[in-house]
Amino acid sequence: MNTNSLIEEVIGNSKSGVSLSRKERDKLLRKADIMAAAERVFALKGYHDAAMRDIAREAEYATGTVYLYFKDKESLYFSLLEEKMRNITIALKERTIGIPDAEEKFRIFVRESVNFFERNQDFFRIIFSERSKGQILKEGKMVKSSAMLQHKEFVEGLISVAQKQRVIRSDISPQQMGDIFGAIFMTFIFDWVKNGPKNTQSNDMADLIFDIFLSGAGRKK
Amino acid sequence: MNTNSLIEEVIGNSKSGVSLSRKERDKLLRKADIMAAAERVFALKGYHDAAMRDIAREAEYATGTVYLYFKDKESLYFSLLEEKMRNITIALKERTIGIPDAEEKFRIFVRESVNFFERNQDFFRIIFSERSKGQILKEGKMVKSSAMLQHKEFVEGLISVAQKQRVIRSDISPQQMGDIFGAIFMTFIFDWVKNGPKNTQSNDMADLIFDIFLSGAGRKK
Amino acid sequence: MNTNSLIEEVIGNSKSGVSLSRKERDKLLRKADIMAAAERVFALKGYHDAAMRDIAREAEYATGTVYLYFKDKESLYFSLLEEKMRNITIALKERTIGIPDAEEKFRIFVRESVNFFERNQDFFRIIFSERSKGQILKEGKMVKSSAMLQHKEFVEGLISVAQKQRVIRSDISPQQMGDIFGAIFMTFIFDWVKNGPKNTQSNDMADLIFDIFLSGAGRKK
Amino acid sequence: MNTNSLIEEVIGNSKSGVSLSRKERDKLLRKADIMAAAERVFALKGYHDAAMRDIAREAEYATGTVYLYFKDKESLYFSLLEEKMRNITIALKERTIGIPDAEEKFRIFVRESVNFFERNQDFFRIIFSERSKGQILKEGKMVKSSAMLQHKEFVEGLISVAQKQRVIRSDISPQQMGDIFGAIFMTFIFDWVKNGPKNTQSNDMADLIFDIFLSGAGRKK
DNA sequence: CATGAATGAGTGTTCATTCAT
DNA sequence: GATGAATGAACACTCATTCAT
Repeated sequence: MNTNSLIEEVIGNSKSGVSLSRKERDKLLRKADIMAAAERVFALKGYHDAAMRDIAREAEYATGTVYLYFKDKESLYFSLLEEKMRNITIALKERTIGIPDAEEKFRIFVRESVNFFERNQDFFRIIFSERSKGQILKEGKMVKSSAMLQHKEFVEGLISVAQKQRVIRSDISPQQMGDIFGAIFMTFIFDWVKNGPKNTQSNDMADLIFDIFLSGAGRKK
Repeated sequence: MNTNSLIEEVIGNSKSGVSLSRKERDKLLRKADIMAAAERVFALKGYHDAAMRDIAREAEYATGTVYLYFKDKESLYFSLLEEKMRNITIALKERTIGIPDAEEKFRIFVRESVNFFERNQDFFRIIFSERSKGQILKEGKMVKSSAMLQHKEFVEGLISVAQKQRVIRSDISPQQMGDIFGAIFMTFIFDWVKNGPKNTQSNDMADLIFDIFLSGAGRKK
Repeated sequence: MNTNSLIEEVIGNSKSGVSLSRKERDKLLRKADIMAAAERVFALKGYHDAAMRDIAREAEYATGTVYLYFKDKESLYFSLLEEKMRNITIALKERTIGIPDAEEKFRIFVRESVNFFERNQDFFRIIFSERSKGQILKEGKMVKSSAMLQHKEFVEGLISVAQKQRVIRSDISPQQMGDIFGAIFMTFIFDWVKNGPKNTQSNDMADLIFDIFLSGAGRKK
Repeated sequence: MNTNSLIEEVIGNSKSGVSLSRKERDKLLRKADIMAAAERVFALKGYHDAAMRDIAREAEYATGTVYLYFKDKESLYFSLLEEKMRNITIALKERTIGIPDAEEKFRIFVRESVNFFERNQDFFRIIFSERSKGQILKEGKMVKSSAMLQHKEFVEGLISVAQKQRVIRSDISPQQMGDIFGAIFMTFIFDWVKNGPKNTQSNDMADLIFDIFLSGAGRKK
């Protein structure tokens, strides 16, 4: 299940049995519109050079309208990151739940991650172009993104289990291991975003990332 | 040899036998002053929040003076990156030249890289805080940094040789291998910049980076 | 009789024998609601900082609804002043009618004025906080308030009679005399609004105002 | 001595023996230019409707230039009031110093006040059109104008002495007496600003204000 | 050459007003 | 009639860049 969670709420979530009034539904849809526009504009120009006016225009709304849905620019940006990260984490959890073998679980995790990124290039352009590393923006207002943190925790959990199962070396903390994996992963994604997909399948790329992460660049003897 | 290459030019480069007029020397010195100031200010505030006035003041010049040496803000920023990358590459080449064994050569390369970063934290704060990835800034003006390219080529050369000597696997291009190494390397540096040095020696950190890169995160069997 | 004259109209004015349709009655009631809300909000924030949305919300209507009853913000503000001034003048006339002695009449007038202000602090907070001096707002649209004028005329009438009865000096026009009285009066009211009531009765304050106006600040010999 | 104190500083103050550098002189002159322009624009439009652009244009500067001399709109406005009030108070003190008889002193004070206002109509239009009563603007930043306070103290001092010399009645505090005088005074000034000067001399008007204040509106018996 | 005052385009944000529902 | 989402003009303020001195 990978659909945008806002949209999902809008369509009506059968699990919760809750259905929103037309008004609330419209409001969420409009919010989603604006976030989608913001995603494109931020991806193209970066946070600083993206003017609220640009975003509004891209969303085909007037400037002021954006402020009906987001307190300010920062909050729009932040919501965007939150929303996307939440979706990623939820999707990844769903796909990896119930797999007992740590190595297999991790392999699936990598595949699904690649999968997700395949469909969210703009978002990753944003991630690449800003300083954001789970925390963003002006000193004072800097807030840890809870979705970012949850994603981090999820990955570190996977690694931790893999360490216990002796799949991953234990001389490095799960946190740092997570960062290393993220860095390798991003390298491939970045290459892919820039140069277009190689002629490999996305699963092949995932498996390569997995292999590099686990076995390193050294020649196997 | 780690001295600033601008300064070096100023003092007079015995190899080239060229010596500069006083005027030219002064000009280069002033340029270096400004770049040093810019490095500090960019590191502290990031590209967008660093005002040209701040930089000028930090350099103890008037605002306009900066524009005598750099066309605009972007060009100052770019020159800074260039300059630093040039220094890194030169230093690394000097330290690794003449080592025949690819593995040993690469190990030294990693150690010296860590070394360099230890002494140039400000520069890496800049690298981390901006979108820069060997290419920077506004669409139209985006220029490949030649120093960045040279550094890239140097690293890829090292890798290429290592691949030929069967130290590094060959199923991935030197380019991508270089990126992967860079990503792992940066992960450690980033951690170090943010959380301060661990109680390990910088050579130990270098060796760990080297090990992770070559052998991966997987538990050695 | 101090009731709001709008309400009065609504309830039906027995004198005129006219009774309004339900619709008209409702309309006037709603208008009165909004004006009451506006009075509170303007008093609290001042003209410029009071947003139409604030007023609408205070009145428990939607923003747009306010515009069904008032052309624009200015007109709402203006109507408010008009309405209040009309009430004041009507009340004062009722209280002073039929008193032949000019001095006595004026004394009652002052007492009733103080009385009125005691019950309409919000209104006077508005008067004090804005430029309004019987004329308000943007150049082009500046309109003489007819209620303001009527109040003025009423006061000037009182003064004129007092001048004829040789209670008030005649070397100054009733108009300017009225302004002087108003200024002294407002000084006391302003003090009262800002610092809270002194421990004097409102009639005592009225008598002091009256005394100062008539006899001046000079020590009586 | 009634010249603008900024200008005065610029010309060089013989008393202090201090002379400013050309730069400092220019800076003060420009500041004075902007304040003069602001005075005109504020007088015409009031604080809220006067845009910084308008003021800049009136001063024949670019928008940003104004911000070189004043931190923000509020500060420009405030400086203006301060400056003017300081000048008034200084001038009045100079003119009334050394007069022992309280009544005579007060009479001179009134005359000089009228005099000053004759030459500063714009300033008084500002005073009339804004809420300012010695304190201005947004809650948080509201600052007591020290010049306003000094003027107040000066007037209250005059009154206090007059009370001791039994020229002014003592049943009302000097503070409130000062307000009453101010109100009467302003009434005449306001009339004069609006309707133009009567055919009386300004000294005659001053004497009338003085008389009304001391003897009241009542007919002398 | 060096200066730093001046510029003015550009930004985020607000809010009176409109109008489709 | 009532609504409140949408509008977009307008504002205060910043800052890279220029240029007269």
